[in-house]
Amino acid sequence: MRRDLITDTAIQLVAEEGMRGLTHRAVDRRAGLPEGSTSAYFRTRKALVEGFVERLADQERLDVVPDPDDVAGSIARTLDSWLVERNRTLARYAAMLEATHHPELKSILVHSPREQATALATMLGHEDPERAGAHLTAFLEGLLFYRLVGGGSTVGPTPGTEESVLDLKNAVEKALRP
Amino acid sequence: MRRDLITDTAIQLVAEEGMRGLTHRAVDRRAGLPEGSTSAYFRTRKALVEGFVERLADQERLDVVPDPDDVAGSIARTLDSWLVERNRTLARYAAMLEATHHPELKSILVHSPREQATALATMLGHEDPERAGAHLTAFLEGLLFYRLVGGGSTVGPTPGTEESVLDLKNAVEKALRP
DNA sequence: TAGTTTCCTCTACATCTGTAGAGGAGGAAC
DNA sequence: GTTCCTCCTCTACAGATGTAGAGGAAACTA
Repeated sequence: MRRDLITDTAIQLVAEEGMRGLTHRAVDRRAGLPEGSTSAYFRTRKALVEGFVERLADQERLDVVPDPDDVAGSIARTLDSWLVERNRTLARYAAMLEATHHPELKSILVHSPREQATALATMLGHEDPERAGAHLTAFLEGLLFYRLVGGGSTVGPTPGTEESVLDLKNAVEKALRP
Repeated sequence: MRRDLITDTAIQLVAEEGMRGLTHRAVDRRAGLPEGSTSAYFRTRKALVEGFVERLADQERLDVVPDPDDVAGSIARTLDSWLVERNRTLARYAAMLEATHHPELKSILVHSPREQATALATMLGHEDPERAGAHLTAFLEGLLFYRLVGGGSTVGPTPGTEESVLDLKNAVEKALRP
């Protein structure tokens, strides 16, 4: 479908060149579409941005359900897969930053597994599951950010390798401890 | 000094409108300078970006030296102060994302208190201080990101309040535990 | 078959952006 | 006072960008 091709291309563009690289014509060229196509599907730039953010959210709805026998391991694997899907994750960060000044985007992005984290914290026997869940989420998001764009991006193990998963698992285990 | 006025204005602009809002003329207008001023000081856009990132790094060199008697508390206060200085921190995130596709920026941004974190982890009796330091950094960066642009930005306590510092302290304590 | 609708391509245009350079105001050097 | 230099303002211009609409091909309906 044309529309999806456009939003997917937009995601790539944003990941590789930042929000500044996202223009109607750039998408056309990148996707090999005739000039004007993107502009026809998304008349304004705002629409284009919302389109790509929605696409991003859709693709992520295939949620994370941790295996109860290996919670840390399954979370680690999920995180690692997000590191491997570098572009999608980078685009998501760009979108989150953008949502800072365009609150409409927030409602699209929420995906936040808040209850999931709280439930997990309860299961693990934390005293204040609400807060522990928030801290857990913060830690996981932070781990991802650190490894992808922060200090860890230059030093850490290569995403997709067993070593990377193990390093993540080690960190996640620490975070899960009540 | 003109130059600093320009870079400071650039930081504000980036925080409030994203990298896309950073143009020579926008800075001129925002700073109340005659049109062409920014372009005279920073001939190319690349120079302008590097200029504002350098300014950002300079301002942050006033580093964090945690009080040994209250490590968690002093870290929490520092984090909270970064939440309060919302614009500077947002601009830093924008710069980090930008550094993803403009590696020159990375060398300016490094600020990474890597050895500091490792030293701290050693002091606290972690087995593998190198790794523990990295995880600690990840967690702190994550906490900040989560509270500023992530899920916690809509739910968490208001930055600058005692409640906010306490919440952060609670989280930091958990992270410091060997 | 003819009519209608949908989807797409092309073209247009006002505005913004990056970048460059001409030239003036004012102080410093002589 | 004249010359020189630095700092700044103004203007110019090619190219990019956001947005709109005209019109055609293809698909569907009757």
